[in-house]
Amino acid sequence: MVDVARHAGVSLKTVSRVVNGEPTVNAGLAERVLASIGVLGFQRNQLASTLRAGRRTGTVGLVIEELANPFYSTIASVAAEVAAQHDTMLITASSEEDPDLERRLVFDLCSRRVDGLLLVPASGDHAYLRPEVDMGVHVVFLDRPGGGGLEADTVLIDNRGGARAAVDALLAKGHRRIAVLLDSTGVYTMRERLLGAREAMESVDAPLTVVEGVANPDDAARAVAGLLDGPQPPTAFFTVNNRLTVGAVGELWRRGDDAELAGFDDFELAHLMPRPLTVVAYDTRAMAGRATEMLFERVRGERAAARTEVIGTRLVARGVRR
Amino acid sequence: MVDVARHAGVSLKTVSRVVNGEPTVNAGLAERVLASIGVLGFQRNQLASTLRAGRRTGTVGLVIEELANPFYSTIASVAAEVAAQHDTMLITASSEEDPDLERRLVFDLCSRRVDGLLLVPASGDHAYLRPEVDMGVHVVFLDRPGGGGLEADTVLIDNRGGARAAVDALLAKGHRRIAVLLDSTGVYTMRERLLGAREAMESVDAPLTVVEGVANPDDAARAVAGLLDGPQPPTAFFTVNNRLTVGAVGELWRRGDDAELAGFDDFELAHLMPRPLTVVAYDTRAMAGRATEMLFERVRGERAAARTEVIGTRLVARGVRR
DNA sequence: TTGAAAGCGCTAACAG
DNA sequence: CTGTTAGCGCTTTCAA
Repeated sequence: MVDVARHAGVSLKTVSRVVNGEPTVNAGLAERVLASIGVLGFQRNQLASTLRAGRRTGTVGLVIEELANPFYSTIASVAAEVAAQHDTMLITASSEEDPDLERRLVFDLCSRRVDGLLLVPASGDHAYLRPEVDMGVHVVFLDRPGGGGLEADTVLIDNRGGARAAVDALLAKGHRRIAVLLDSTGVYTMRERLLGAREAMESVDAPLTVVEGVANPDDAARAVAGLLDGPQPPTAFFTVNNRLTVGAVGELWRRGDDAELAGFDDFELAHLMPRPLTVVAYDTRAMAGRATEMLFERVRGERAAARTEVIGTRLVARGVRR
Repeated sequence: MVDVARHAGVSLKTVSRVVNGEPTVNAGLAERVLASIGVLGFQRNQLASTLRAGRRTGTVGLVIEELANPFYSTIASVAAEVAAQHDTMLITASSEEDPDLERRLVFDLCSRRVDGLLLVPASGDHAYLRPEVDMGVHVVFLDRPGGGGLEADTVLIDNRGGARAAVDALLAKGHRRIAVLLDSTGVYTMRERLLGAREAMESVDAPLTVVEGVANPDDAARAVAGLLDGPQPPTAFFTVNNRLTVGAVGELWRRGDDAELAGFDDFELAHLMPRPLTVVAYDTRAMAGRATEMLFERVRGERAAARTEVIGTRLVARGVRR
């Protein structure tokens, strides 16, 4: 800016005014400044401007499990889109489900002075965020509630209700031997979905076969195979996420078994799966959109008590029928 | 830092040394400083530190078409992962295929003083980047070459070779009435793929039916239907990206038509598609990984002439067989 | 409307 | 090993 000022024969401050589009600048001077900027190839350093002004950096951080996962990339996409509407850019970071890494990423983002943080919690305790929040960083939790007594806006999926509805639908079709496949109950969403399935079964007083530790599609295929080859095979399956659903579809299709299948999460090519299934669908974009909007409301100064919003689910028939 | 210094009874510079882990600090003093930092909840402002030191900001920008697309989210995921290995964070921005928006995003990222830029070009002319490059911002092009005479490292897919191989495979099976479905030839990758298909057909001196303007799966389904219902229906189709492939699969399956199908791009559930197909697969992660590594080589000072690397493709049989 | 001076939070250079 | 001073690039006083 000093160079531009010298080149244009004005003061530093005038250059600053022009660059920031302040109206109180003589048109002639402004033109000279603009010309000098063009000649010298000056570009304003936005980092420096936020320093002195103590104002927003125009960045928000998003901490998710893993960007390659379509669920999270949808969230990131919406967050970036909404952020762009507020003239801010999105820094994404993957926590890989590691609470310690999450913490480090959050600190790093804060040291870069993000205006806000969108967090899909990997850890159960967010007390460590207290100082940052007190320093003015706004936080919104997404998909899972934050823990550790930190009050913050939160947007969740109706995991329990969705799972209950799915299993209710299986029950309504007369199934009584139902098996649920899940990874671990260590994750909030999975715990809720299992609870929902349990609630449905309890309402008809039927037992639920629960297979834990099913971590990926192959595991799911093996679990389905094991159950079908065992005594009293289930007549219906409920898978708690789309990766397990895909594994179950593959195995059921391979065997030509017509057990009923319902799964949490819709997925892109569900309609082309080689057998019928039912999925619990929800609007990921709406969830991410609301969360990001809430974040910017806070950034703009909203002071209301922490709010929690829940996004509903619906059952959808998928797979090809012949 | 001033507050911490006062609280610990040391100078500002000593606090700076402790915070930056410089070894030349008395252990006792360092401890006192650390204690004060804990008490006051001090957190270093990384933005301010890069200002004075004039050094790297530890951020790189990624400009892609649209983060929600699995292809791009894979790229973003790898870029973020590699960046993390270099202690830097990734800012992602979507250009929505708009050259003007791309330009604005690039300028914005530069004004945030990113150390480097990973670009999937939306525009054909990147001469506007010249001043930024001269100012020290490193640029690597990804998936598509940059235009406008800007020499920069580039990583591409072997689009032409992959398409030629796919169509060659159709020809080898005896097909001579082959139709190719594509969106527009305005995009480099699509142009190359069409060229590859043409090359294959020319080698046997057979004509190629080309349907342009097929923008989405539904378009692809309609195009397939139209061709099959027309005179001299094709016995094989080549779709130039996975969205069109999916549309074609759906329509062929719906009709029970056993025309041969080959498509560019593998996709996640291709193995569960309800009919056989062949896809041109390639390693997106490798492409993004190499591009990001090249970027950091530049950031670290590599000065060699601009390099172009091409990632190979392979044909893979997909879909369920019965 | 314009400009001079101070200062944002930090680090480099140089003393001590 | 520790501290002082200047200054990164910009914006905010406040005076002209």
